[in-house]
Amino acid sequence: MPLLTERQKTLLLVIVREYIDGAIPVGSKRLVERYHLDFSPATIRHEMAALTEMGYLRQPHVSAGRVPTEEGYRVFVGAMMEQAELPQAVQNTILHQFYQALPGTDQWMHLAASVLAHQSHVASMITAPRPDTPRFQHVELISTQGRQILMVMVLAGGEVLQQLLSLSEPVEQARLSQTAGRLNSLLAGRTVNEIAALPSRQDALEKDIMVLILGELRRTAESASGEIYTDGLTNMLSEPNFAGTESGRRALRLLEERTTLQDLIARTTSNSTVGGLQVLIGTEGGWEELSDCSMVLARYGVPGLATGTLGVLGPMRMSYARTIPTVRFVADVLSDLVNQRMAGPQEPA
Amino acid sequence: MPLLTERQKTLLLVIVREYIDGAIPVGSKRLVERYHLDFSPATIRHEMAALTEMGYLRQPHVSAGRVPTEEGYRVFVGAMMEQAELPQAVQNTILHQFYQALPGTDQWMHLAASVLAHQSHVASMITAPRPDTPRFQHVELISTQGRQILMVMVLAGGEVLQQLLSLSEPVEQARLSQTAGRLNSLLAGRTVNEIAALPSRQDALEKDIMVLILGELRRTAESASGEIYTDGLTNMLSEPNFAGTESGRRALRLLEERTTLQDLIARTTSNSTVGGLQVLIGTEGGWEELSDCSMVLARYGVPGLATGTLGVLGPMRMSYARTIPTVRFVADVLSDLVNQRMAGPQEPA
DNA sequence: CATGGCACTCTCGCGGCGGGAGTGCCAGCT
DNA sequence: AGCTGGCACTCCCGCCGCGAGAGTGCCATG
Repeated sequence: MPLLTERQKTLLLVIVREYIDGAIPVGSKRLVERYHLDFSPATIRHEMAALTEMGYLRQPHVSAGRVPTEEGYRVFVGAMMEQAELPQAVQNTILHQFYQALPGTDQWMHLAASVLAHQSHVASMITAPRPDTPRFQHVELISTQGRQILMVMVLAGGEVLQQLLSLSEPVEQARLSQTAGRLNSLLAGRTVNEIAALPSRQDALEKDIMVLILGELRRTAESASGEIYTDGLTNMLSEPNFAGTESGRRALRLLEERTTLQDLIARTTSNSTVGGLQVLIGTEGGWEELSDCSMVLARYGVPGLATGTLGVLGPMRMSYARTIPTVRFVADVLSDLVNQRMAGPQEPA
Repeated sequence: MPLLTERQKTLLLVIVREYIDGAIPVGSKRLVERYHLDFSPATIRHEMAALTEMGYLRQPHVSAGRVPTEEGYRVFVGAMMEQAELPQAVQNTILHQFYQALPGTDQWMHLAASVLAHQSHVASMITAPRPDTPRFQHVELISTQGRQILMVMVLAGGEVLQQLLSLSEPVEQARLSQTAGRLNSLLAGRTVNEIAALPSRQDALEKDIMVLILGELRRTAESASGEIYTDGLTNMLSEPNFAGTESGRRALRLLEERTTLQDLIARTTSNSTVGGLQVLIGTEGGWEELSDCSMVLARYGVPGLATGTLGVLGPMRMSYARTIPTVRFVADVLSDLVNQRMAGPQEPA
């Protein structure tokens, strides 16, 4: 990657900024006018030619203004990462919203998705916090009707799973409760592997339930995330390049399709740590449909305890100056939440 | 509403049909060609003029073809309602999908939404079945960390609610389980009002939990539906009239916003019975944003036991011949499900 | 009462045309 | 050297006008 002079770099940043809020190719003359730069248009043109040569800019047609390439955006984002603090007022607004929300993971996730979407004007997504390796905490068996019973399982961290099963013959609630009680004392706090290693149970009912529990735990362990909360999908449509086009529709479709979204999050999850922000520009994420999009992702939570992923997805031309600090801030807020909720006996404010 | 001659009626139906799959104003000449009618274009024109006069058709400009008005669609839909059976092959495909799905309300709802969206090429929505008046069935209290405890409540019918609460001082799991046990035997099968009428509990913890239970039950009773499952939202974008326009975006936004969607379903819920199909055309549903849309809705389930709402939302120009029987069929399938699941000890096939 | 003919209207696609914005290059100035 | 102003050139884009096509309403006729 070629070196940039100081001037070229500032120029590049200005060009990207201008393109982001104008959505039209930026030309030399307009640029000096709007940013009263110290150089003449001719000089700018020289530098622009150089930047184009180096692959940071691109012209849609000869004799049109310049548009940033993915590389160009990357430099811009690199610069954003260092500065970009969310205004205090906005921070307060966000904190206030969280403060007066109901407790409960589900509500918090919805709220976080909503905040991200509204603050950054793009589509947002977030997964609930969960431990790296799921641990059994509690199971409950409830007879619903006939031979059908509802199993409700709680994992350490508070995730609740439910599963329905039908037995070969009716069992009364008292026996179900007993069984659940025995399993609870036997399995509490154990991981999948630990449970799998236990000797098989004598009692047929207990055995059946344990198989089911193991199955659910395995499924949970395999999928990188549980439910994915999203919001602001329609924000994608405000991007002029997306409004009527097929590419915009396909990107939206991807967001609606949870399975692919899970893949996407699983990929980025692997090589990222809590606290670090990850910006995937264009095809960097590996998805054909998102060639005109970017993602800003972060992991949050407490490593070793429970972590989740959150982020936004928007047009490559999104306002990184807005999204990056927002994602970072919301990640911090949620990390605090996980900390309070799960790490110790501290009382939330 | 003016009377239609037999000929006018068949003509109107053909015109609507033609417009639905062509999306362009339909003219007299084209019409006779494509449907080899027994009348000449001139005759058609006469009738068209009459139908326009009566308010069933409309011309975008003088000297353009005709487009159905809301009234026109209504007549068309009225005719659809009677015939319109889903082909056996499609029925089998759908049944097959349900047959090999995992049990569990959540999965079934997702599947139903997916089936509706794919079969009818529009956006679908569905609410889980629930009793008219919620009944408590079971509660479980699980200590998570410090003073925080997780309350998991199961309602008759299998709906699972969770709520977090923090106590003023730590309580050990054994006591929580005891408390839950007492409440279970006390409250099992009771409705909100019955519970509210019970004498206040002595024990402080029990009292707190009961307040929480009552609160949750009330919230459930008030909201006409729990979570709303949707699918195929992006199908809306394939409608040419919606693709790039603001109106399409607003309609999508409405679908994304669950609160308004709940309102919408609540309204239609009130005056509709299981088995009956309801088609809301244009502004009939009372939503400004949906002035170019129609909804096909149905209630399913077993009245008095548990019911839910499902339906599709698409452009007014949607294929009713496809959506109406699909909605009806899926509603029937789900009614059967509710029946099997909750009504008695019959064994599913 | 249906039909064929006819004059009329209006949309839509297409080609041509200019203005505007932008570029690259070059000669000259500091 | 490096920046700057000037200049010729290119290309997009919006506008206009035109003609074809499709459709209509009306009327006279079978």
